[in-house]
Amino acid sequence: MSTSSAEPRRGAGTDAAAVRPPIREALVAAAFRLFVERGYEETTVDDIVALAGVGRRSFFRYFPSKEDVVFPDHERCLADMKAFLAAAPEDADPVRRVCDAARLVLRMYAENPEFSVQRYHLTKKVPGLRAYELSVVWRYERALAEYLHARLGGRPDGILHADVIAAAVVAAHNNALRSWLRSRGRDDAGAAVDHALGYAQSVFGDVPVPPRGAAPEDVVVVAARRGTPLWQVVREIETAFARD
Amino acid sequence: MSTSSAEPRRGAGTDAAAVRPPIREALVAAAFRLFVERGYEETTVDDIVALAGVGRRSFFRYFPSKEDVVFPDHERCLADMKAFLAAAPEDADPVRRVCDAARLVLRMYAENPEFSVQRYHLTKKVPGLRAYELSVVWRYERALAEYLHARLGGRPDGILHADVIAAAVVAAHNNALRSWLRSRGRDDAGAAVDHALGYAQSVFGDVPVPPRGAAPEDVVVVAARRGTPLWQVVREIETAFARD
DNA sequence: ACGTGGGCTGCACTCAGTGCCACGCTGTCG
DNA sequence: CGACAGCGTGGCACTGAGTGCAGCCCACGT
Repeated sequence: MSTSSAEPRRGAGTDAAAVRPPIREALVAAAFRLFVERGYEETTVDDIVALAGVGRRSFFRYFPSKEDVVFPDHERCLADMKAFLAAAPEDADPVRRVCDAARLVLRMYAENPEFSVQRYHLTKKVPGLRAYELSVVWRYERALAEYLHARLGGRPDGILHADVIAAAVVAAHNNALRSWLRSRGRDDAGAAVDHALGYAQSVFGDVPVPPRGAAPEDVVVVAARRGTPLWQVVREIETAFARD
Repeated sequence: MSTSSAEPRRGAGTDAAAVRPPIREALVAAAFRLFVERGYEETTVDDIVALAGVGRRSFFRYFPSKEDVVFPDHERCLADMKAFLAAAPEDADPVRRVCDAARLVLRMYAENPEFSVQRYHLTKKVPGLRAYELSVVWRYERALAEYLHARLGGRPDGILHADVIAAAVVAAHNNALRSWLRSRGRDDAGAAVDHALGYAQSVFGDVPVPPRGAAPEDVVVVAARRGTPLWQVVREIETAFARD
């Protein structure tokens, strides 16, 4: 078939070294049009390549599976995250660092709000895509956990703490991300994720004291009746320790 | 083929109401033998049904996909967990409750140590199985989170906290479970998971004070220099509040 | 003008998963 | 005792994802 001419066979890039082949973008665009129009499982790879005007074999050259076309930029983002963590200064607060690393993911989503929202609704409906997304999220979480292993490995239960912190940070991030996606990209994504990660950081992180002006010798005293729920006590501590 | 007679066609259960069809167990056993011998991807469903001596169509009647045969009892365990959470008394500490719910999963693994260890090595090698396992774990986590939603939904950021706590509990549990699996089932699984969940509980949970004998009017005082890492302060609090 | 190499295509094949129907067994009712 | 209904099973054919292979076209270098 390949009815229309459609994209005259990748023209002459001549000198242009740049430009990743537009064929990849064409596949993503065609796939998404069909997925939202008639559903993921109702769309075959043949449908996609027909609309994109390329051969079936080329699809699998660019995407190892049909699912991968739905998450075209996660590989790059994961690499960015690993690089960001590897570039962390030695004395950085590890929990803050992994929170900042998580923000990279949010930024990727925020770069294409419409695209992200469409994909969100797709993954919500299709179990196979949900599973794929989970494995992607898992790789992010592993990257954070491995970084924390290296920093906390010395402490007793360092690995356990690293795993738990990574999971909590990812959960907090995803909570904010999901609520932003549910708002169809209208809410302030940055504020929501800051709030959520702030919670995770307050639970696990070394509080960033002393603040600039305070004397580090100041002493904070907390008194609590036995029987007070721990979270309530902890909240008091956090307030007392928080920068003014 | 169906060479040998092999299991005389589900005999006469006559009055026996019990006994789930042995055909299911035969499929699981055959599948695992082949998976361990020659690998998951190198084993076809036809190989499995040939070894089990049943028709190919029956495989998919018992397991919706080839991956499901690797996790034959997770559905039941998930149902158990939901029932356990639904049966929680109103005044139970929610964090302790979800920790106890997580222990149900460990118990399931511990029921068949050799089987669990074999499966662990399988899922470690095969990406497809890893993705499947992640989606299973995700459903456990959702069950915990939904329970916590109902209990913490009232508090500010209740949903966020619920998501983070559920993720942390699951991560702590999985950390202990993995280390037990790596020990090939030799370590004390219960102790490891108690320790890991104790950490999660200490971070998020209401400490179970007052203990039986102590007067609830007792007062605990904590003093810390500004600049002390929060986790260190929290550890002191935990120690002070812990039952004697 | 000719050879070469890389990317694209088409083809054929394997295998997972599904719908359909026929068979045999069991228990039941006339 | 024989007909019948229900159900679990097996066999068959089909769709669609994913892969290996061989040919082809086009750009480029010589």
